[in-house]
Amino acid sequence: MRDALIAAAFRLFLERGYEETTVDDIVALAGVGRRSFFRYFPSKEDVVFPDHERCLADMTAFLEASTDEDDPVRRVCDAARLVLRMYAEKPEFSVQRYRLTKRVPVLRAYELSVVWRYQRALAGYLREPFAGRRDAGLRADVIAAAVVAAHNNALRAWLRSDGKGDAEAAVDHALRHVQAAFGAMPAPPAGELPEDVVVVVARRETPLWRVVQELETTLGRG
Amino acid sequence: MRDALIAAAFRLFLERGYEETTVDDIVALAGVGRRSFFRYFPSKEDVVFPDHERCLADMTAFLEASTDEDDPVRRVCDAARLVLRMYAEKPEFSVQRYRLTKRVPVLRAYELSVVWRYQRALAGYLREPFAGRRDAGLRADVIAAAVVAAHNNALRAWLRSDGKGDAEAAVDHALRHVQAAFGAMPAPPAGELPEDVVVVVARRETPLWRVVQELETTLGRG
DNA sequence: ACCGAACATGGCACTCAGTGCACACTCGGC
DNA sequence: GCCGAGTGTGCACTGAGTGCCATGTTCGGT
Repeated sequence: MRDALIAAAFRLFLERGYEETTVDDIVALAGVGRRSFFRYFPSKEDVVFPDHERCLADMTAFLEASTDEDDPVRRVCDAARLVLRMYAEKPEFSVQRYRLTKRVPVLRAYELSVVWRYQRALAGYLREPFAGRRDAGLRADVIAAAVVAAHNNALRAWLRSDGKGDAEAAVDHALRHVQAAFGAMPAPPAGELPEDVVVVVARRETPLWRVVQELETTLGRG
Repeated sequence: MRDALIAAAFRLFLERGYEETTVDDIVALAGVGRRSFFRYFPSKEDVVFPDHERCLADMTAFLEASTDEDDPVRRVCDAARLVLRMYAEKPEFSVQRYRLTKRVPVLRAYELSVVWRYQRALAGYLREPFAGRRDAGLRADVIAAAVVAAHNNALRAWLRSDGKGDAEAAVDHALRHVQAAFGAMPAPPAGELPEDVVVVVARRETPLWRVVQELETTLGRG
């Protein structure tokens, strides 16, 4: 019944547009009562995103089941990959939905609220391992936002290409940026150096790896 | 008239709740016709965010008026400060609205769509100076998301404290994180140093990969 | 086979947001 | 006085979403 409603809704949405399709049209095509529609979907928008609720539950379960020894940023990136997998499971459906949400403001707004819930879940998870560090909440929020933005950037590129490319690879590439920026950035041992600024001087011919090595030891990360 | 409607709406929203207030109630209290409400506000939600449209226009104008020599990340951070200033101009109003949006899902969704437009404006601006670099769109999206997240983190903290603290300082502090992660490093003064030496100056919080990246471009290997 | 409880479905009437349309008022310019 | 533009208002309508109650329908218990 749920699936019948989704199928009928998408046929009409793609055929004549979202705004131009009424709930009565959908239930007429599906051959069910109007009241039953709202029993399965709390609103007309929900029928467009039928599996996000489950995916969100999966993500929170995944985050809660994490072992403490993991790098939390990596963990959060893996959680984002979980969402991508849901999209990649049904490429044609995801592409159709993307075309729909791209041109219907109401659906974009709904998608934003869904994305926001993912982002909140990630930030809430990050807050815990960061607790005690300075600006824990801020770091958690920024990293969660960066992860979501990178994920969405890759996802949208994949959707724009009609689901032809390799979505997993694209998201991996995008998330590597975030991990490089935030992944392993322990605070420098306070007190060892008086300033919060480090100066590196090198000859131009110096191999890059030598410079990096010198930086790492200077910063106490070697 | 616009202001009268806003005042009447907020009185009722705070008194008996957003969902429990109908548009008819608002226009009755304001003493105007129901049709006039929708002439000034396209929807019931819009009356809660009366000045965001203007602020968004201000931001895009600010970004378009930027000189090319500036650090784009800094420019984007300044654009975010513009939004904060709008909130800080009317602290009591902002705090009331915050309390409202915090507990009304419809308003949260609307706020998200507004924030998303800010973020798109920032990302769209960043795409230009990044053009040509590798992953320009990705970097633009991630940085815009990080700036917005940092801004909102500080803004919300200020709103939670009933507008008592120093909002500008909080946002400055939050944005410094983002600038440290993504901002450009100060270029070494050319000409003052011998040709075969390169000098890099960085804050200690700067991620190592940013230092390396800057080195690579300076050394002409990027 | 029978009964009743729980549940899924459908129909109906209602509220309320939002829109299109037509009409009235009010000005400044002629 | 007239007129066109802009602005406010009343009215009727669509469509989403809800509460209530009347139907099946499918169970387990006897």
